[in-house]
Amino acid sequence: MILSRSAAYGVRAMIDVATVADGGIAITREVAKRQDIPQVFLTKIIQRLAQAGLLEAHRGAHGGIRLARPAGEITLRQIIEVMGGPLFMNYCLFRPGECPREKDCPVHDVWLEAQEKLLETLGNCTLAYLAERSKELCSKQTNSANQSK
Amino acid sequence: MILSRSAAYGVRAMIDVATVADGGIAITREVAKRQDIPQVFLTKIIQRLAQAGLLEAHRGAHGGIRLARPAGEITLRQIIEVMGGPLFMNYCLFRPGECPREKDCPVHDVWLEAQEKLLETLGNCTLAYLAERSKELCSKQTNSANQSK
DNA sequence: GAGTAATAAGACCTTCTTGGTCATATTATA
DNA sequence: TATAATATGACCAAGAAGGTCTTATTACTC
Repeated sequence: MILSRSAAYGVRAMIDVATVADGGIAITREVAKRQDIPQVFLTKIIQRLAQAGLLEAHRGAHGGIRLARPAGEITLRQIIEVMGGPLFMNYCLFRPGECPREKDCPVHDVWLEAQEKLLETLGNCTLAYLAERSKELCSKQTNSANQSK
Repeated sequence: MILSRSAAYGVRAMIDVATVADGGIAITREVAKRQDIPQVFLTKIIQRLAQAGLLEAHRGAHGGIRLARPAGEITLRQIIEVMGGPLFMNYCLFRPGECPREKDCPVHDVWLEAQEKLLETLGNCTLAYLAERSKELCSKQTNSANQSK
């Protein structure tokens, strides 16, 4: 699996906050419940996202978490990067210069191309888009549920 | 890192065989030496590639390994698949149906898109291309070495 | 047939990462 | 001061990754 669980959880949590709180504050416990993420584990993930400047955490009564930036300025790539990737195809791209055959390696450019496409796809996808899409999907589901009554 | 060492080693070994042996037989020990792969470990990798039908292994004196198919019919994707991937972005794509929110998940399609692009890039790259490129790079290097004399 | 050069196969081992829990501290509000 | 929330760090179990070692097996050559 390319994504770790932490990364997938992190993405889900961020989308949840963006969708439900809509700029306001969400409560970790409720995010965990909605997204089926072990609660204590989620707090770890939130800490990382907060330290990286993607979330703001507020302690105390009526505390919680909120996006630290507008949803349109947060991309999947950023979230996954914060959660420890991996966003490198191979060691030679992670630590350029360490591989002695870098210059005359016939696959090097293929790894690079694959990696860049991946980063592009993830970098073009913002939380705002995902939250919007989430709402669409949700309303669609509600509609079809109503229709089937 | 997306690629495991085994996968990267496997790719390097296959390119080596395709480039050096050119349809003939190569010797594991020499492949290991040229590619800086721990020899005993390489035999493991070769076993997997052989079981998967990408390599033929011949025992006994004058034995060795050769491509089991024309280099033009072997892709990076196949090699990496054999070596244990990973070629799935997320669990939901690895085991479709297991994620309860699959239908109304806003990121699902993004993971799918990223994965398909990756597979396409790797699936379009054949060993024949890589071997050709390897020879080009090698001759270029030799030329520049000669020029600098 | 003996010797030898090669791969096959499987047990094993060490280290690191992942996913996760637990206990305790800190902070802010009412 | 009680309480509702996050912060932090220690801890742990399981699995995978990377690699070694030993012992077959096979096939060629003399």
